[in-house]
Amino acid sequence: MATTRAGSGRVRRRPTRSGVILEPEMIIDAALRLIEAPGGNALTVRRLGVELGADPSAIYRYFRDLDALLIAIADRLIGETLAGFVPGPDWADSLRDMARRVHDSMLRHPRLAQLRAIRFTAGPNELRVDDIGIGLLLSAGFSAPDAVRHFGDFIDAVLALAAMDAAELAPGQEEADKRALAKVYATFPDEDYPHLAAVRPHLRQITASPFPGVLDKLIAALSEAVPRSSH
Amino acid sequence: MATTRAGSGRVRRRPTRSGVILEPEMIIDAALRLIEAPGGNALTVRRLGVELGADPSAIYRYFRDLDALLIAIADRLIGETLAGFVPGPDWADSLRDMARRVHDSMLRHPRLAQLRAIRFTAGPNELRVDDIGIGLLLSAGFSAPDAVRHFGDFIDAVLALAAMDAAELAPGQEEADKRALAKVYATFPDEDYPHLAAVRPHLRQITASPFPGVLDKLIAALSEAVPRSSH
DNA sequence: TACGCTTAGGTCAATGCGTTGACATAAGGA
DNA sequence: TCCTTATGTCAACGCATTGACCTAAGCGTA
Repeated sequence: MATTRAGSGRVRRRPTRSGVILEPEMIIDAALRLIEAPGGNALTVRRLGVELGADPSAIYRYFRDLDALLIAIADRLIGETLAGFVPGPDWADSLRDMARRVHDSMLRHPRLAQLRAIRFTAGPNELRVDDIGIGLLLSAGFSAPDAVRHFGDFIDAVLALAAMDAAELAPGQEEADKRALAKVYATFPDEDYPHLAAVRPHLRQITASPFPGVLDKLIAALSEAVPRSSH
Repeated sequence: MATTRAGSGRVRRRPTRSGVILEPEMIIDAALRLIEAPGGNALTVRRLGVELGADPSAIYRYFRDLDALLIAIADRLIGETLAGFVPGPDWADSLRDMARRVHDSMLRHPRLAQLRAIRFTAGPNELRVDDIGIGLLLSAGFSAPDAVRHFGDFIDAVLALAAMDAAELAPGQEEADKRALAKVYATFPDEDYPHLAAVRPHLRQITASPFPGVLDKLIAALSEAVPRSSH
């Protein structure tokens, strides 16, 4: 794995002060246990050390830094996301379905979402997503280069918006922000913002997630862009 | 300002150990100086304390935390972004132009980009952007609720993708990631990923920014969604 | 079996980080 | 003059990360 420091022939294991023999999989398991513990976001390197019965710094023998560990966890979760997904006969519906699964899985683990949007995990499951998506666009009638380009745009937008939605869930400050926003939208002076004033009663809906609307727009644009000869 | 801890009637100023009288604007100035210093991302609360000639914790009398300070800085930069922008006769072109300005300004300050995508700054310039954008969609012929909804989708997608692009600039690990990606795309087994194999020669272009492509798709979708009676 | 070498990997101590609670003190109103 | 309190300062917390150290695991050789 690219996320471990040493090569694949790891042999020279030494027991921890408390007698445990560390393994990368053990660390991921323990980290997931902490992440999913009640009270949320209980994962810190130091706590992970306690959970494993090892010095916190031992973790750095297996993962370059905390990000690398989180990416390894994300890689495992991508697989779970894809389990049970079978593309249907309609490419647009299937693409939409896959996007929703990715979005939902990221919202289940907000802390990982940020990383997954930004860093390439280089895991086999990441490739599976790309393979399915590009296959769908090819079946729609796009040429090879267009399928690659359009799917790249599509999946990046999905990941970026999912990360955005996930970030809103994280620290608990969401409510304060939403109230501040509602207040500003209720009190701005009409003369400074004439267009906003014209739509004032509709502004409260702006707090809704942009994900469904953007997904619709992207798929609509892709449907329009399908080469005529394939209709 | 919502970002300061005390009310607007701040009066009881006390000189710092080194004789300086702190002001919110001073702190923002000093922070920008550090952010834009060579070597990048030199902003830390402790260094800011040194720069100001004050104890680092004094900053927390003016901003709830580092995020709040960064948001205040972002608010100032939004204004600079908008300076010189005048909507043209074509709503779609104007929207595209505004989106590009926002995107570019975020890339100039990657550290701020993340926050700006996620947190509402509640500043007057944020409202200016919304006012202009919704005005453009109204002029295109959208109803009030549709203009609000569509613009919300649009601006959130722009911010999310800009944050994504900005994140790629930040830590310097971009190159390693890109090479890892290129390698994976060059070496995956054909039989496991048949669709990817079919487009293999085109995969290298997937490292390009998704922003222009998504922007095109969003504007295309909006153009299609304009009510017929307005054509 | 025994010896010695290399080195993976566990541990320790220290760095700088954001943040907070306790404390001190001066500004300014009464 | 006194009292309230805004705000600067200090010490401390837990955080991620790193470099130095140490020790035993596993190898080659005899």
